[in-house]
Amino acid sequence: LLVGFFESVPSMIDAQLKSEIGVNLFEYTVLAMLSEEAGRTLQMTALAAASFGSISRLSHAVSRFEKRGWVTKEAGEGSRRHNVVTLTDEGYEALAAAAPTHISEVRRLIFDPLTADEASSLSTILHKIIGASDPELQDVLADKIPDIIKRNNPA
Amino acid sequence: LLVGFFESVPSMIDAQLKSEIGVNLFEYTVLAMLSEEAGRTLQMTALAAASFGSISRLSHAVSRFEKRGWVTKEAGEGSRRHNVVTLTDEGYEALAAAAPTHISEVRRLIFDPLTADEASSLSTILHKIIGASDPELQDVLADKIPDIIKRNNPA
DNA sequence: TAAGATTGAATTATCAATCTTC
DNA sequence: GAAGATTGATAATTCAATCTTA
Repeated sequence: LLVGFFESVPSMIDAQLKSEIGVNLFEYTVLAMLSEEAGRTLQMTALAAASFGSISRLSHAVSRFEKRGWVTKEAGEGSRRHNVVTLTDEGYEALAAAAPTHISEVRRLIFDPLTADEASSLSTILHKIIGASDPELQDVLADKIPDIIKRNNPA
Repeated sequence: LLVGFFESVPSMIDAQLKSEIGVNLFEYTVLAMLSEEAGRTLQMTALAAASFGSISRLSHAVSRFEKRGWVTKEAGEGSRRHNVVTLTDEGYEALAAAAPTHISEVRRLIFDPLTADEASSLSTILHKIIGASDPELQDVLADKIPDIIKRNNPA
């Protein structure tokens, strides 16, 4: 049952995003996290953490996005080893075009079958699980999490 | 947050299984579903549904397992187009060796951070979500689901 | 023709090694 | 040396095309 939630539901979300703008859920999340930052810019490590992926995975994904013209990559201010990624206007538009369908798909697959109480309970539960599995991440994302819950949760 | 649950938690489970017996969660599930059948045998389509994966994904995975000697594949009784997969003793032993660590890892990552009420609520919620996303699957798995819940849920 | 299943090519992910900068 | 990040090789997944049998 857990397996179903880990394998089946994400693959349906992946398929929807792929047909919409040709990205999977991880790549969509990368774009979404960038779009919420001031200047649409984030350091590689911070972006990897925000997207719940490894740095290597992110690095490959960013390379692909660069080829599409959806992001740019530069040396960060002050220190040349902290590379920062910036979402371009094209990248933002691609994200904006896909977002409504994606959000309604997530709602349909995950939240529609639940009562309001269950939806709110699910948010609490996932919050606890993620927080426990990576306490540092929880601190880093402390500001973002309420927004993410609100965005994904109709309750 | 949902993203974290879809990307981060499964990847930790994958990593644990990979270091233990060199399989990912999908492959582990395939072995586990076979092990629960009478005769340790299941048809390809049924096995794919039980493991929440595509038939193509399963077919590739089964080929890899055949090379390791963990499963065998034969034409089904009566109809030559319904191939059936059988778990070998070696495959069963590999699964049995990895199961305790895997189960405790799942418990640690997912259920330990929760109260008993939350754990039981999570089972109910996931059941609803999976059932809604694939009603046919729900019927097929109706017998298995209570066992799966019991096995993964300390509550 | 359609259901059940396989295959090969292209894409993506993972792992280990490397590179650069502090 | 260690943090931040990239690269290339290996492995797995997806997608589309194909094959076989009812």
